[in-house]
Formats: sequence, C-alpha cells, structure tokens
Amino acid sequence: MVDRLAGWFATRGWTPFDFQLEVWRAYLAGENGMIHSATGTGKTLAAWMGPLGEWLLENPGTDGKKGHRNDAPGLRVLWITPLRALAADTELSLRLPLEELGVPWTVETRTGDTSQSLRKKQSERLPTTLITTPESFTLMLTRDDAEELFGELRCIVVDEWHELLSTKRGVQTELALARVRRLRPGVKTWGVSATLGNLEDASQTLQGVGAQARIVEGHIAKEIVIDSILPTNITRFPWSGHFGTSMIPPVIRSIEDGGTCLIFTNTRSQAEIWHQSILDNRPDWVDQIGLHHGSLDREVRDRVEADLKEGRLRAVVTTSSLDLGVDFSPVDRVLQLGTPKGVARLLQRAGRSGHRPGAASRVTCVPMHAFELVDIAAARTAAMNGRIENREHLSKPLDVLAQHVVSIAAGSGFRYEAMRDEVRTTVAYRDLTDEEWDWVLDFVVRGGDALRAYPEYRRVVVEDGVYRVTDKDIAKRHRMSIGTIMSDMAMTVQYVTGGRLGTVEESFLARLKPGDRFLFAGKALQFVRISDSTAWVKRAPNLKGAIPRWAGGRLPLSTELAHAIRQELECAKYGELRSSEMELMAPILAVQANWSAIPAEDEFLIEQLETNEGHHLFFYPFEGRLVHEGLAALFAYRISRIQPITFSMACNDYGFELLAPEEAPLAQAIQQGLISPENLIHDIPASLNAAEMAKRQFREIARIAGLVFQGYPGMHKTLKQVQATSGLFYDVFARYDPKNMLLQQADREVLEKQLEKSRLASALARLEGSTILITNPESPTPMAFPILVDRLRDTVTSENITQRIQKLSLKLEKEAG
DNA sequence: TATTCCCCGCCAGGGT
Repeated sequence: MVDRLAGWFATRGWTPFDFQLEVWRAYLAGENGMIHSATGTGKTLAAWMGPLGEWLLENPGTDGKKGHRNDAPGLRVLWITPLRALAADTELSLRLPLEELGVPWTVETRTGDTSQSLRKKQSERLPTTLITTPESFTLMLTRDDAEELFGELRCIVVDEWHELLSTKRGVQTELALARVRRLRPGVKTWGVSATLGNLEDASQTLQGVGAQARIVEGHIAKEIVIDSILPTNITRFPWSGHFGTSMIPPVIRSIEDGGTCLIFTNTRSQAEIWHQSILDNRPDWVDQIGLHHGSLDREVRDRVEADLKEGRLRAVVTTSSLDLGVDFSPVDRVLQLGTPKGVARLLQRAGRSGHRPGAASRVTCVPMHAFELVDIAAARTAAMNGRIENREHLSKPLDVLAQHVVSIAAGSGFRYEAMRDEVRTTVAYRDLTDEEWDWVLDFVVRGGDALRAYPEYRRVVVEDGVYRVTDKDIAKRHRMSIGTIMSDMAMTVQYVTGGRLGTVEESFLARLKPGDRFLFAGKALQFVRISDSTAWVKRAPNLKGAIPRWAGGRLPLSTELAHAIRQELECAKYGELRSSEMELMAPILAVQANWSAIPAEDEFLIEQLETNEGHHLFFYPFEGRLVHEGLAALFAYRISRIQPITFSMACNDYGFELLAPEEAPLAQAIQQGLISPENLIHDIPASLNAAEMAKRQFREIARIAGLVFQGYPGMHKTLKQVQATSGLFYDVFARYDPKNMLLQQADREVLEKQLEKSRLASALARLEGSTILITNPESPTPMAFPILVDRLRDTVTSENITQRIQKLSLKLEKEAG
C-alpha cells in the first residue's frame, strides 16, 4: 500500500520523504503518532495519506476509477485546526489526492462561519472528512446523537498542535479527545506540530495518559538562514525605542529586490507605522503594500490574504496574525522588525519563506535599536544549536472542566465514575482528586455553596445516576458560550458609509474629539462620533494624525533566548565577538565595560548611581519583562522592610530599575536575603496587589466556567459589564464561599501566568548562586538607558524628556565614537 | 527625539 501511495507522488513528479513513508507505515500498523518538523516540509500530506492508505487497503482496485460521492462512508477522519482561516486551504489540499486516486471521500469544513445550508446538510449526514476547530468539535459533543456521529470514526488529526498545547484551548481539545476515544476505542490520533522543545510531553498530552505513540521527526534537509540588516553607523543608531526610522531606506531596498515579502512586527501600532512609512517613501506602491493584524476586520484581512496568495502584493506588514496560514503563497522574503523575542517564533517566521520541500528558509532581522543586535545574534546561535522553547501543558483548570461536563451533559449525558475516569485519562487532569471532581459536579448541579438559591446555576440534573442538561434554554445558552477565548476591550471602527474596518481600544477612541484624525487599517481617518458602541469615521484629507495604541499582551523574552543573550554577552566580555552584529556592537559594549561592566553568565550586575532624579538601582537578571516586574516589586518590598522607602519602578527584557529619593541599603538587603528564593509564596502576594490581580483574572474563569453569560450574538455585553458581573461573583464567593475552587484557581493563574512564578523562582535560585557585581557608574550606562527612557516617558513632561534624552545620547555618543 | 506591546473561537429556532 505504501508503494501505491508513493506511486501517487511519482505521478506528480514528487519523491516522498523518508519521514512521510514512516508515517504511513506506522499508521497502517495501527499506531498513534505525532509528526514534528519545520513548516513547508510536507507534514499535511504525511498525516493525510495514513487514513487514505487504509481506505485503499480496504477497497482494492480503486486506482484510476473515479469514485462516486454517493459511495462515501460516514465520518472517518476528523481534522482539527486551530484557525478558521486554515480550514479552507487544508480542505483543498486534502481533496487533491482524493480526486487523483479515485477515492470517493468527501471533505467539508465546519466552523463558526459555515453556511446555514451546509450546516443543515451536515446535520443529516456528515462528510467522510470533517475539518473543524476545537470549539466546533466540542459543540458536536453537545448533540444528543454524539455517540452515533463518531460511530465510524477511524482517525483524528490535530494540526498545529503546538499552537493549542499550553493553552486552555488545548485542554478543551484534550477533554474532547478523551470523550471520542471512549465512544470509539480504536480511533487513532495523529498530531502535527512545528518545532518544539518538549516533544515527548507534547505527544503524551495529545494522546492521553499511558497511550503509546510514535514521534516522527520530519527532518529533511531544510536550510534555515537568519541574517540581519545592519545600521551603517552604530554611534548614531538609537539606544532605545522601537520605531527604527533610520532603517526605512534599507528595508525599502530589500523590498525592491523583488519577490513577495512578509514584514513581521511585534505590535499592531508598529505595523501601522511601518506600513505608512513605506508608502510615504514609495507612494507608487500604494496598491502593492498590504497590512495585516488582529484588530483589522476579518473581511479586510481576507482580502489581503487573497491578494498575497495571488501574488498581487509586493509586501505585507503584519504581526503574528500571519504566523500561520497562507501556506501555498509565494513568499520569497521574510523580514523581522525588532527583537524576535523567542527562538521558535523566529524559526516559525523564517519558515514562511521557501515554503517548498527542499527550499531554504530565510529570515532577515532588522534591529530597531542598538541592543537588539545582541538579541538577533543570540537568537541565531540558539536556533543553530537547536535550543527551542518548551510549551508546557496546563494542569487542572477547573473552569474548563466545568464547561466540559456541562457540554457532555447537554449531549448524551454521563455517569459519575465513568466520566471521572475518562477525565483522568487526560494529562491535564490526571491528578484530579475525588474532592475536586465532587466540587465541579456540585458546582454545575447546585451552583456550589454560594449560588444554590439561584435556579439558573443549577445547570445539570441527575436522573437515575445520569447527569444531563434538561432545560432547553440552559443548553442553548451553554452552546453559545463554548470556548476559552476572552475578547479584548475594543470598539468597532466603521465608515459612516458602511464598511467595517476593525476594532480599536475604547480608551484610545474615548480621547478623540469629532474631527480628530488617526491612522488605522493603513488609512487616514477622521473621527465622527461614537454611537451604538461603534466609532464612526470617514476618510481624512491627509495622513497626519495619531496612531491607536492597543493594550495588548506583553510578550516577554523567552527563557531560551534570554539564556542565549547572557551567553552572547559573556563572550563579548572576553572579547569574543562571534557575529557581525556583535562586532558592530563593540563600541557600545566598550562604553558599557568602561563605565560599569558587562556581566558574565554567572554574574549578577547591579548598577548604583545618583542623578538629580534621585538614587537609582539598575538590576540585570536578563529574564524577560514579566519576571522583572515581579522581581522589581519583590526587591522593593524586601528593601522597604529594612528601611521605609518608596521606589518608582521600571523594567524591560534585560533588567529593571528601582528609583528612590534616598539611598537604599543595598548591601544590607543582599546580606539579609534580598535575592533568596525563600519565602516567595509569602513575599510575592505581600509585594503586589495580588487580590486585585486575581479579581481581574477571575473574569476569564467566570466566563469559561459558565457563570457569566456574554449575551446573544449581535447584542454582546460590553467587557465592562462582564467585568462588573464577574467582580460581583468574586466578592460573593470570597465572602460566602471562600473555599470556592475557582477562586483558588484565579490565585494560581495570577502567580503562574502574570508573574511567571516558577520562572521567577528559578531566576532567583540562579541569581543567588551568581557572583554579585556592584558598580557605581557616573551616569546611566547603555544598558540602563532604555529602561530609564521607558520610565521617563510615563512620568515626565515631553519637553523634559527630549532635553534629557538628548543630553544622555550626546554623552554616550561622544564616548562610543 | 521618540512614540510600543501577539493571536485564536463560538447559536438556535422559526420564519420564508
């Protein structure tokens, strides 16, 4: 059979890769597995040919004859994809071999935007292959005929598993998979994943506790090139900032070189700014440069994606919204503006180019300020040494479990023990205690201790030992709330004439007066008014105006990249400049070394200095900004226990600053355990407003667990309302039901997600074992400078900033030059 | 002079 499939490749002039043959053999031998490789290596075909080969094996002599659609069996393959936008492309690529091999299978998509007519058809008869999202997959389980639906299923493929793993969407998928395995014990699961550090764990999480699976490495000779555009004059290159104006000309030259170019940025406003800057310089490219980010309306993005695919665009400026997708488009060149933040992320982006087996993938990094040259050099070293980030699975999020049990109760129903054992086959809930299981059931049956008086929280009833949702209205509301994604606090931006452009933060729009101009979706817009929670706009006559700021997530430097940066600096300290980027950095590093020091890997640098602002302490753990926020608060708290003192704090991915009017007792603090990982559990909540953070985190939990209903489509509650309602629940639970496990979960999530507690603890352990290096520079060093500027921007008037920054830069420039 | 902060999903029932 493998030979016949290889023959199909041969007719297309392709030679199957060894890893593809390995997948088919393993599949036909009845194995589960996961395929792991860079993008553009033929993973999709590898996964698809397994079930296809099985069908051919059962139906010999099919080759060459055109099959009949009517002969198609029921649902055999379920294909899970994390993105709606990927579904259509996948559908096409799965169909091709079907037609050529004469297999009468059908392939259809079912996601949130599947048409009513197709939906109706599918409710009568499912296709042989259904492509769907985790959310729509779970929705299928809420049907009362769920058992029949999956009765003939042979195989589940989970595409881009690395995207789902380590998120609540991944946990939701784990639970749904456990359910289907119970309904259909022989079903095979194959995962498809891009580069990932912790393969074994990723595979186990997909397959469930105790299941055996084969990991197939899709190692084909895939050359990856990471290079950079270097600034011509390093002494005039900015020491901080993220706009990188001076790099516009060389970037434009790269675009001119020809081919289609993807330009990745780290933020949405950066994408808007660069899109505009490129057009300012090349107005003749007005129809050839696209813009793509998560706040743009789906329709606007679809158009850009289609143009890209058809080769109508010269370049697209984008955020990670194009990290996945557009697999068949002719992307020739990938640029990364600013620090890549992580190794896997950079490799993923490199993989957008040369998206053909055998072709080289290349990404060109463009630094926005001087120290980003170090990031680039470090990312390359880490990538070449195969130091890829892990994605850890989540453990026991009870909100997701509560949602899942209601889903199953709304479908075929379940029994206490069988369901508990089924849930425990997932890696996420393998340690679920009886107490926790009882609590979750009590929560959905009675509403827990605090809500027992309210019938709408008695969602599930027990009849003869079977847990079911009997109330039609409750079932309907539940189906409308399935999923784990919280949407942003944003307002629709729409032309008064009709066309929707996308969404922008309420806080930005609230500051605008009618007539104010701003740049959004690559267009100059004039604000008209706000009504019906929509910001109405019209085209503005010219392009000058503000650019929206989004309160998006703050992606910290990954652990692997942070580690690589420390190594890169250590090499530089001993005069070993291993790349052109580091060579270029030499004058700036020399200033750092002369004024203060460059820390070696086992050194913890602290800079102490006085300016007319006060007494500064700069700490450089190189652990990413989330950890630094936690460390800054922790250190401030610990120092203030020795001597009452109030600090202002600032941080970036390299380090943080504590500033006070008087000198802090640093030496004493270090002696008394400033850096100790001990008492972290006590000191973290004491140093931060942890209760307020937990209350905010509880918003998501309340939504997922089904406490807060978002409202019917088209009349969504605003986020403020959801916040208020969930805040109310939080207060009620805290007062009347303090043992509520969802409250504890909120505390845990704050510690882990917002403060990265385990990373913070291991950082402290590392720093405690380091040699502490205290220096007393006369003025802020190159490493201190970006942190300082960041704080100044928030606190001082713009005139003062300008003068100060000018003075500082001049001084630094003189020294470096 | 510098501006900054990813992404992803989801309904049902009654009318024509």
